[in-house]
Amino acid sequence: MTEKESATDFVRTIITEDLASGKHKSIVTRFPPEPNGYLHVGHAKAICLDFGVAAEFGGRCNLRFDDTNPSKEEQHYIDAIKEDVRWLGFDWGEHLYHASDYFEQLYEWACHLIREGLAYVEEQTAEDMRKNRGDLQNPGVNSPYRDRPAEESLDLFARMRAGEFEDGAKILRAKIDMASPNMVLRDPAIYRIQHRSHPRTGDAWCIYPMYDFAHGQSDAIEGITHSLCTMEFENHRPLYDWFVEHLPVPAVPRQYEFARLNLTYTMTSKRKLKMLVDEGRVESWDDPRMPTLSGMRRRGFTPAAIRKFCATIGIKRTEGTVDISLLESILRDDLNDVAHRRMAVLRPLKVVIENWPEGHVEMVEAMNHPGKPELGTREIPFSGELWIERDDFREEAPRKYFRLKPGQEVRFRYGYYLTCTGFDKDDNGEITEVRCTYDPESKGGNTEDGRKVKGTIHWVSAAHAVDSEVRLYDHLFREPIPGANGDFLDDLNPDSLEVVNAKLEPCLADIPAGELVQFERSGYFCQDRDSNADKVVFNRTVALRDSWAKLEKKLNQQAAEGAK
RNA sequence: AACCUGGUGGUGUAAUUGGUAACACAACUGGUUUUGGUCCAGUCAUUUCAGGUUCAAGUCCUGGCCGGGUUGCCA
Repeated sequence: MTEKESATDFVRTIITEDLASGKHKSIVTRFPPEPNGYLHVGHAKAICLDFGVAAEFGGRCNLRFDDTNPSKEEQHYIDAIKEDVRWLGFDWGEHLYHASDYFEQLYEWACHLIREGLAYVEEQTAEDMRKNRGDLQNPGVNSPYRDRPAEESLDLFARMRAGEFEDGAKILRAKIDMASPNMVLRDPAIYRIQHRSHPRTGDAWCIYPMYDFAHGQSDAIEGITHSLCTMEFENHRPLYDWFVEHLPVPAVPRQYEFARLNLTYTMTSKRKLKMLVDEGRVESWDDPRMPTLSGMRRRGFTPAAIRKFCATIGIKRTEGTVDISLLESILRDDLNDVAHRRMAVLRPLKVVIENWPEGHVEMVEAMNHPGKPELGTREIPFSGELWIERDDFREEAPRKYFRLKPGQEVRFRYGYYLTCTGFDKDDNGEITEVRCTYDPESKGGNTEDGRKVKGTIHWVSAAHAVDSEVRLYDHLFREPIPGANGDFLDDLNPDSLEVVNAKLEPCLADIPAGELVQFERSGYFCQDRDSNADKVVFNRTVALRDSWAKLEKKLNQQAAEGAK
């Protein structure tokens, strides 16, 4: 972690004050994922906050799995979450915990509440409970079981634990206030029966505590000072405090809420991301189009870029939507610094040099990073038959088109100046080959007469090219706010993945795993794990800015308007 | 309609706690360039509205307007 973070958001302000007033000598936070899915960018915001403030203030951050619902949680999610947090750059040291570590204590505390007359075993059906809860305008109605003797509830609760009852037959409720304007306080359920084995406790339990009954108490057990969560738990804070107040817990943690992250063209709902995976809309949780940390990792994001992004968007209590271009910009910025430059032709078109000596191959020297000569150079073969991008040749070119067109001279980067002399088409009118002549005096990409050649394009020698499958990704959704006008699935971008057969310069054949490169004039890429002995596969992490595309669009618009 | 909460450019954050509204992204202009990349320069808000306090208000007070959350045996 090299980014310095001198933010002064409300969380850091509170912590500073608590430290200054002596309320706390040191701070302890926690990141509490439920292992029912994979972590995504939204979680990255929370992770950077939880671990970030702990580090900044010399405190500690625990990783605690909120595993209170065995019907949704699985061990492989636990493993993936740990890997993702580590990859993002954070370390919980010895402090790995699970809410399930506290099941026995939680059970004891539930009994305590019953004994104190603050909880009771409910026997109404879920439906009746819902009916009697009232609504936002009307108070609820007390349960007929609300005032049963503590002894009776205690006995029933013990038999719930012993497995005497079916799922849903009975439930333990806190006795608070059925008329509270805060629905969360209308005698909330705190223990339910679930005959299901748990990833960690196996079949030891058939009753499980609800989130509300587990979270604050877990915080207290671990000595958490600042329990940071998202705004949807704001209404739960009074309940969080109620348990802490009425139970003999060892500490008094406080909950603070911040707004979750919304990103344009992105879905940050674990439930909906799971749906995409389950329905096969994407390949997997780590599909490079997914906003999951594993997907972003596979896509080629650097942890540093994600951390920088999280620091930039800050922490607030107001809901907002961050423009995805901010993330992309920070990513490019990070990659621009470190990525070595390479040449790769994504949509190949053959160029034949008519005056090139038959069979001749020449090595040319190319810089690994134009801005950083210290990163060295490499040699690339240049020959009489080359691949260039189809988009770098136009039979009829618009104004300001600096690339190859009949009669125009163009620089082949690090190679020679070539002038287009002609081209061939097939029966469908598609260009099949471009013919050029080269200037032998222009080796390396310049001439002694210093004449101006505006256009520079990249290329790969046909005889030496490495074939590769390259996956070009676009936003997973085509709408800025997926689902804003109905079903979010309708907003999926049908063109979020384009696969092309590309031609790569030779050294890309055995690029070290995990290395990130820039394909010049195109974007940043990394090798995908699908690569094998006979196939090299690359993922496009993010495209370069393309001001020509913008210009051309504008020119086209002007032309269209002029035609009217 | 009840309760809780919030409101600074197109977007996300700042503003020495009452003292020149700053930074980044996006957009638009230019310049440099062997990547139409990078880099550099410039343009783009009288802080939701109306009052009030004050020499001075984004910041304090009153009222309005608008937004988000809440009626799982999910977290």
